Amino acid sequence: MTDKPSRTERRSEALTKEQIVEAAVDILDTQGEAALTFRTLAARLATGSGAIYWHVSNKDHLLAAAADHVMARALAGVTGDDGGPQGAIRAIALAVFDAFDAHSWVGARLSLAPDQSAMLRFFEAIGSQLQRLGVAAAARFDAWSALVNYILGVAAQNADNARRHHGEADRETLLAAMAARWQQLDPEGYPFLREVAAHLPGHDDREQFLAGIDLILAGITAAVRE
Amino acid sequence: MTDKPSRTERRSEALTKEQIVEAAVDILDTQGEAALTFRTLAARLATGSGAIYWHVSNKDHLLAAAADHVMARALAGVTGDDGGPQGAIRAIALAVFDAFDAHSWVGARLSLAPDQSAMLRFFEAIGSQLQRLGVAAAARFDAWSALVNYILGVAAQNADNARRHHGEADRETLLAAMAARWQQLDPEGYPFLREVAAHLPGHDDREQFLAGIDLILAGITAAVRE
DNA sequence: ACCTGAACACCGTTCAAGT
DNA sequence: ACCTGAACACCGTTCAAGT
Repeated sequence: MTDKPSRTERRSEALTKEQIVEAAVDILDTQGEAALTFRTLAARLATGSGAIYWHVSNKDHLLAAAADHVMARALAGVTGDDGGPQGAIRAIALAVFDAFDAHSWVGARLSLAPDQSAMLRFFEAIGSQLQRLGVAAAARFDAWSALVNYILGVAAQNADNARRHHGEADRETLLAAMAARWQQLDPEGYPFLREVAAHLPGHDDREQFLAGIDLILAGITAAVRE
Repeated sequence: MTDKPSRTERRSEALTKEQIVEAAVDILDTQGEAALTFRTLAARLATGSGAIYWHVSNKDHLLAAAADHVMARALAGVTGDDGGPQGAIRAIALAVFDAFDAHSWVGARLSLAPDQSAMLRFFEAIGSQLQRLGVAAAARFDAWSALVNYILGVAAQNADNARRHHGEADRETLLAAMAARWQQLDPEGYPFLREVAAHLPGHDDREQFLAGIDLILAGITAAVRE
């Protein structure tokens, strides 16, 4: 503990799973999913590629642990509930959205049915706000499922989209090009898309994500009032 | 066209992109995503692995084309609209859910911003029902986005979940195990999950997906009535 | 207990050469 | 125009051997 790493480049402390996961998150964030290999990770940690297998059973588990790590950090940053249960749900939803957006590889790696502790805390956080909101016990399971699935599914979708088009001109240029294509569709077959195309440029994905949350909340509270 | 493939095992007709895509879909469905390689695909098509690159630029495009193929087939199977606009939206949503469930690799491969024709038809189908429903033009973009994103995101999530636990005992056993774990959580930290755990076994993912659709629709129509 | 790194059994993709 | 299949530059994972 007190000896400095003097003799060679060999670590004096044993490798830990946390060190491995943090290094993996950093590579994923800065260089993308394709750049994370056991060889680059081992080089970064100054060890052999096989050493990583002592702490992590395989690449899938490594990615799951990395995703849980990011999710935990995101939830830790959610501020106190000033806006009542609905405000709290919005704050949690946005924290997940922003975390998936900043770490575009996370969405594809979080399992819905995990023992990962961050996911359990997320599940509980949404559910407890529904209790505060006064949702009847019989309706709570479906309301909770809709919110949790919407948040994870749509945030993942959004991040995946950003990842796919990364480095392909900027967002506004892509939206403008998409709008132009939609406006050239057959007027018989695609009246709606031709109309909605005009709203594509300049829209805010984050606000639209939140608008969906609000629609679900409106559906939930409409039932509460009856 | 009329000559039978007589002389050798060499194809007499040229390979087409559609043949390649259909073979890929079949391998993905029956053997899983890991089994689809250019080598197995070439062997199945009695050609060399490089020949596929003449018709398809790379593996990502092949998977995108395969996903679009499945999506097109799913939408073609949606029955006429007897239940009004809300019934039509439910029917489309279920068709997507069932297609993703039956082809668990599809969800991860469908891009939200595609030129893929099936996706455009899906987008239009949802939007046109919102027009029929009388949603005001100003609210239509967000309502459409919430539905489309919920459907794609949650269906993909559900399929991914099934894929991940494929072959790991049956669904009910897994749900029972998950419920047992949730019931053993700390009562201080996880009151909601301890309560909701009881609903896990025996619940129907497809019905719960639909309940979420209904909550969004309730939110949309609540706004329409104002 | 923990680490090393060569070896194994694969991949996607390219490309000179064929028809 | 379309196909062949060897070759290239990688992977994840294993495991005998080390400390």
